[in-house]
This record gives sequence, C-alpha cells and structure tokens, in this order.
Amino acid sequence: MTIATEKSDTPGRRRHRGEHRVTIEDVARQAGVAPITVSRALNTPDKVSLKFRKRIDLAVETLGYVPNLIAGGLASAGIRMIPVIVPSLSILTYIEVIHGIQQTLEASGYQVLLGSTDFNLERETALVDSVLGYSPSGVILTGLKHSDRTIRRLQSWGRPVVEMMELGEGGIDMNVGVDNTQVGATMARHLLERGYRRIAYLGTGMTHDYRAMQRYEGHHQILREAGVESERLFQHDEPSSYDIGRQLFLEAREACPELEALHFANDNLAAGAILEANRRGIRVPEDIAIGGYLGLSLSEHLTPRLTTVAVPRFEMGVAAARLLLMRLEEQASIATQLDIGHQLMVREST
Amino acid sequence: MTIATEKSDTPGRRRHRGEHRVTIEDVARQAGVAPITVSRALNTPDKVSLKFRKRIDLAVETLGYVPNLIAGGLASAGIRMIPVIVPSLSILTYIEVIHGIQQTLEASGYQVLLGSTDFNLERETALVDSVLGYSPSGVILTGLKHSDRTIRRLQSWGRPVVEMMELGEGGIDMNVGVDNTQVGATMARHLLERGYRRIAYLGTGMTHDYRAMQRYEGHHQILREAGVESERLFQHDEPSSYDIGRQLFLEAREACPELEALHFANDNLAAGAILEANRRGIRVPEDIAIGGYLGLSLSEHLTPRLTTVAVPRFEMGVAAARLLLMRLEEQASIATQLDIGHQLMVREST
DNA sequence: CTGTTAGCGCGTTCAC
DNA sequence: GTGAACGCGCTAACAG
Repeated sequence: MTIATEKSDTPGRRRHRGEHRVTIEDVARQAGVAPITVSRALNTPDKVSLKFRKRIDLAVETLGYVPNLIAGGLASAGIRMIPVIVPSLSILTYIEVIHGIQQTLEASGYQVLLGSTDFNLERETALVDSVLGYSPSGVILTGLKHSDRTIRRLQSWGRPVVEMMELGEGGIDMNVGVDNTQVGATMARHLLERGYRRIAYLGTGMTHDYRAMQRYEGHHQILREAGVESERLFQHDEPSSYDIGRQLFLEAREACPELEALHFANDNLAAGAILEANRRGIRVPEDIAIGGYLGLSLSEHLTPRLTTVAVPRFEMGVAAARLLLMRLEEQASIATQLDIGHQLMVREST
Repeated sequence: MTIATEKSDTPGRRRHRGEHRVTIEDVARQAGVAPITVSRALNTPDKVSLKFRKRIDLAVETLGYVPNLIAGGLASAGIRMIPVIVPSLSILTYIEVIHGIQQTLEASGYQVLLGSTDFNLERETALVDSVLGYSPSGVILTGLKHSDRTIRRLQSWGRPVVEMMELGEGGIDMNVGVDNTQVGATMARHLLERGYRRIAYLGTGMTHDYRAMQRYEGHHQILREAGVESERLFQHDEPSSYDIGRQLFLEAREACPELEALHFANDNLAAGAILEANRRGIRVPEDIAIGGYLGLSLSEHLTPRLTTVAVPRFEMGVAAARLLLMRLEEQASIATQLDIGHQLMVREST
C-alpha cells in the first residue's frame, strides 16, 4: 500500500504518486468561499465582488495555486491551445511562419503545440487525429492537400481551421498563403524580360513537396508560352542547402554550358550557387544570371545581391493566427481566404 | 435551447455546443465489453485477449473513435506532452535545438508545446506556471538562471526537468549544454596562437543574454592572461543578423584601424562581415582576420571559409530529449549532466 | 484477463 | 453576486 501521507489529504481520496497539487478547493477553503467562486474570480473577475476577489487572490498567492488546465479543459470542453502542423522543422520557411503564429497566439494566451509530418500524409492524418484529442481551440495546418479522413474530421469538427502556405479553392475552412504557380511564373517572366532565353530551373524535394512542384509548373508554363525551351530541370531529392545549391549550379553548367540564367527554387540554393561562383570567379550575371525565391536576408548581402521573389513568411504566420483568433473571439471573420502576396525584388544577380 | 439531437445521446446528459464526440463508452457498447477494456486494448494491448482486441479495433475503426486525451490526462494525472521553453524563436540556434527535441520526442509519442520568453524571467515564470497546469510529462527549459519561484516549483514537482544550452552546478534536475566561457576562450586562444594581438570582440544582445556575456568573458580572460589589450568590445542591442555584423565590422574598422582580428559572437555576424569585406575588396585574413561561433553551414561556403567554434545544436536537442525519455521510461538516468562539447573549426578566415 | 467502482479537478447549470 | 450538484471522458485501484 503506497497511500500518500499528505497531511491535508481527505481520507479515502485517491492520490497519484504522492503528488499533492493545490486545488481550487484548497484555495476556496482558505478564502472561506465556494470553489466555484474561486473559479469565477480567476476566469471572470467582474462577476465576483471586490471583497471576495481580494481574499481569493491572497489565498491563491499564499498557497501557490496553479489551475489544472486539464481539468478545466475537460469541464469546459476545450483548452487554449492551437496545434500547428508543418511538414518540416528543418526548412526555414516553416520556422518563420511558426514564429509569427507563436508570437501572435501567445500574446492572446494560447499555447502552440508543434507537429511535423515530413511531407507524409499518413503522418499528418495520425497527427491530426491525435491532437484533436486535446480538444484544442483550433488547428493550423500546412497546405490544402490532406487525407479524406483528415478533411472529413476537421470539417465536421466545428472549430476554426486554417490551412496555410498555399492558396486555393475547396479548403476546409480558412486559408492564407501564396499562389505558388504565380510565384514561379513571376520569376520566369522577369528572366525573359531581361532577355535571357536559355533558362533552367533547379530545385529540391519536388517529388514530395507539391508546392515546390507548383512553382516549377508556373515557371515552365511561362517559358512555353514564350516559345523557348522550357524543360530544362535539375533536381535533387535531399533538402535544400547551400551545398546542394552549389552542386546543382555545377551540374547545370556542365550539362548545359550554354545556359544564360538559372531559376533556383529558393534562396538557399541560389546563395550556394552565388557563393560558389564567387569562389570560382564566375561572374554573375554576366556569365550566368541567378534568381531565387523567398527573400532571405542573406540574399541582400551577397555579391551580387540576389534577385528573388520575396514572400512575407513571418507575416503569413501572424495572419494565420489572426484569422483564427478573430473566429475564436467571435468577431466576424471577414476574409476566409487571404492572399499574403509575393514581391519580385530585382537586384543585381539578373 | 440548443440541445444536441444526436440519436444515441443519453437523455439528460449534458452536451457541449451540440458536438457529439464518439466516446470510449460508445466503442465499448459496440464491441460488447466494458469501457475499461477498450482503454486497455488501446493503451496496453498485451493485457487484453486477442479476441476482444479484434472486436474493439473494429469498433474503433467503424465508429471513428479518437481518444479524448484531456480526459485521459485528468484520470491518469498527466499527458504525453513536453513544454519546451526557449528565449526566442527568431534565433536559429534555438530553432535547431527545438528541431532535435521535437523529432526525438515525437518519435516516442510525446508532443512538444512551445513557449518563448524573450529573455524575460518574469515571462518564463508565468509560462512555467501555466504549462505545469497541463500536467506534462516533463519540462525542458533554457539556461540555468530562473526565478526562485520557478526553481522551487520545478524542484518539488517530481517530474523530469532538463535545463539546456548551458552547463553548471546547482541545476534543478538534468542539464545538457556547453561551457560558454570555454567557447569564448577557445576562439581567443586560437587567435592568439595565430599571432594576432590587436583583437576585438563584437556581439549583440549581451545586456539580456547572459550566455553571450559568458562567451565574451571567456574571450576577455584569455586575452588578459596573455597580456594583450582585452577590452576591445563592440556591441549592438538588436538581434544578430548579417546586417548588424556588417555594421559592427565597419564600426570596428573605423574606430580602431589597427585591429588585426575580429572575434564575432556568432557566425551570422561574422558572415555579414565577410560578405561586406568581399564587397569592399578587404582581404580576409590578410587585412583582418575573422572568427565566429556556431558552425552554421553558411560559414563553410563563404570565401574565405569561416573559422568558427562549432556546437552541435540539433544533437543538443536530441540529447535533452533523450535524457528526459530515459527518466520517463524508468531506465536509470546515467548522466544528470551532459557536456555536448564544442569544436574549433580552423578554416581560412583566420 | 475482465469488470466494478470511484473519482481526477474543474466549469456548467440552475437555484437562490 | 454566490453556491450545490453534477458530470466532462477516462483510467487507477481493487476484486473476481
């Protein structure tokens, strides 16, 4: 028998592992009120008289009471928590979006629960199933493609859901993001306008990251419409990095020495290429032009400064969180779909 | 009156907002067993006969049952969740550590709850108070300095706590990190060995980030012991960035043209400096040597490649999570303190 | 291996 | 403005 020996333990009460947490009942006793009054003093202070409020605050302080959020959650069918589900935590883009979300939600008293799927829809399904078990206030997930099960569950769930990063029809609920096809098209158009005709696209992870694929498709379509060779594509499957950018750069130059411009799937790759060009004395854009995507701060500090299509990633996170909060706070949610936009930053590398 | 009209609703039962979640009771009824058997089939399958397990699995599947983790948490006094509390989500270091933690914990079925303090101890205290309300399985926090309240609460809490990033005595429970003073000293020693004597330290956020200050102190002490001018310090209060690195570089050169080597507080700053040097045709290390800290992958791709003190950040996260898991799974926790180490990477910039 | 009973700590509901 | 009773959905403890 390992019954807890806490002095104030009500006899017969089950205690877990000898832990004695201060409960709302302890506070109530100390303050000479009913537990529910303590609850109200904490959650809706204006519904409690100043006299009691003071006594309760004092009791809370002396006892060091911390509300059991789990119990509160069970009773009120929900907790102030928002799961955020992203494909990867090693990709800076998602990190910056998470940062925006986290900062916004935490300021409103919500906690962020992190989940990552590795671009695997089954893992996403399992994750969503699991986190819904917490009865969170809402959910933020990445992209518009999900398993049928996830879509069904979330649609019938009745709480706010934001799908982010990508824009499109038929979303579950709310949607913030960019039009990836347009992003790819924008850079392709710019390259054509600059007079380049022999253009290649170089990227990573396009077999599992369909948003990366969409950007390539935007690029591809613009080139085709312009009547130039549009299928020059170099890709690796590893995650993007400076080193893969370097390799892609070298491979493309070797396979296709006549190339005039390189459209990289992101600034990391493009930076790797420029850094390698610097090292080898290859002139950019005279020998070969380079364009990127994202608008990483690094891109402004390279020589030459990188031309890129910038997307406000932190702000996208803030926007996703705001949409959710608007719903939660019952203000009318004006937009159910929000294009966060993208901007071509013409600099020196093209 | 908005009473739920679900057919199988027990009369008189209170329902929240018309939501009808499938409960363990529904599954039990469908499978013709007691609820506890369903619970066991899900949590400890080997304690349930195959016959029942099959029937239960089927019922779970057809009903689409998803366990209410909140209710389970209340009943069993804890949930599989680990709050991770860091100072900032805009600093890459913490992100990489979080990544390691998240990957490790998620693989063992734990969820990561994210909290950030902005280097503010009061916010940390409030956050810890708040997340303990979830009865999480353990907690990971940053650094060894906390409010008395936080330390007391966590010490008497009885569940595993890991303090990370920093190494030292008097921790709450377990501790993984690096010796920041040694990190600073290592680079300073290297610079001296290379023959540099006029050396400056350039950093950011040292007023609020005491770990940054510790690295400077390590640097300072080595220079003093060597009998060279040790108080050359340039600092900004904004967060580190390539641009601040660039500015610091320019300021130091202007204020002190005789400088031979610059010890930057991190690779971001150092990279900003090298990039600016590239642009201006300043030769590194011939005109001025540059050293960094962190071991960012970018540092290997710069020209010249950056000499830096590398710290395995991702691995530190993995290690923190592992320590926690070992405790949770009742394996003897061998080390209660773990030095994750640091490594001087001598490259071209010094 | 399976079931019964009794809460976990709180907030909702309804009465005062 | 305050309180009593009840139950949120699940699992620990104990018995069979």
